[in-house]
Amino acid sequence: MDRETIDQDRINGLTIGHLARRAEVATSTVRYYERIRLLTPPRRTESNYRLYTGDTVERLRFIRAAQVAGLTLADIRTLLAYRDGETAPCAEVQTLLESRLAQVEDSLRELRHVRRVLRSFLDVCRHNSDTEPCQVLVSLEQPAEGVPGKTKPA
Amino acid sequence: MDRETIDQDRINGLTIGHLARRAEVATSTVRYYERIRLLTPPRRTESNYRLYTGDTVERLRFIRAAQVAGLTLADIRTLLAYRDGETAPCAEVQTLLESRLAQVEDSLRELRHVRRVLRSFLDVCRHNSDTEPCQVLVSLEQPAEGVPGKTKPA
DNA sequence: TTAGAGCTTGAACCGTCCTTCAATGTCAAG
DNA sequence: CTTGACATTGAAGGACGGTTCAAGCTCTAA
Repeated sequence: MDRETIDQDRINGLTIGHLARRAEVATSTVRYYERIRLLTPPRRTESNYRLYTGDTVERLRFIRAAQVAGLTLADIRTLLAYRDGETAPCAEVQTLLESRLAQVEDSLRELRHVRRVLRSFLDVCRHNSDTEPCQVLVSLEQPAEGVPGKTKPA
Repeated sequence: MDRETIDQDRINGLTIGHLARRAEVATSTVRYYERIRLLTPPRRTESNYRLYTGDTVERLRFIRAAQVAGLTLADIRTLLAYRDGETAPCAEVQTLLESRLAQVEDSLRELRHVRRVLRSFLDVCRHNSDTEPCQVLVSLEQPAEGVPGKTKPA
């Protein structure tokens, strides 16, 4: 722990910059989260600076962890509300996670398809002599043939 | 009598609506593509209606096919420029496709990670008794422990 | 002739997650 | 005291790929 950290710990108050560094987010992000009610407005110094406690660092880490899990900020707001409240309705949390998981699986399917298409184009490209016109551009003109699944994904 | 207009419509001219139906896109999309220079402004009827040829149907199919391949409209503009020009630099096309493929593979990795995280949360959820607080919310508070890979993906 | 479908335009809006800007105030160090 | 980093605010911008709206003209069929 460096001196700055110790000092700030003692007073148990973090300015937005210190909070941001500890939680590894931008200060603008912190203000943004406050605006969209992911963070409650903190107390202020006499000079109107926001003053945070270590709890907010936790909260920001929570947010980040949830984002890594593919949850939207709206989802996260819901989870935070559960966390803040007395009740922690596991069933609801589970439902939320399951619906996100389904979305993630959809995205995976879609991306695998895209990868397949790209690879087939690249195959075309690699068999292309330098003299003839690029066959990828040609095959892009002919819907469906030689290209797996041309229909628009969800 | 506007026999001529009818002929144009049938033979070598498509109004935006007909074009859109043939290419299976919205008319608003066609105008949008014109705005962002994916389509060149078509000729007009005397009454200022856009009049397209079948080529534009092809062009729109090209765009759609390329989108399915995961290319952005900016990429596609590049490809279309190649297609329009005399030169069809296969090497450049290949480079573009390869860089997109790399991105797609990154996204796949990221999503697989997200899926893993979500699944582990769901496991926690399923082993959660109804009486104790939802452990997912607890595990989200503790960065890294019990959750595979907490670090932010690229 | 008249209804209704289709066309025109520019501008604003959507969703997601922020970042940037301008104008101004505060704090710590030299 | 001055300098420079850091803080404040509201508003606007950005990326991405469009959609929607309002207000008004044109075309087709009955």
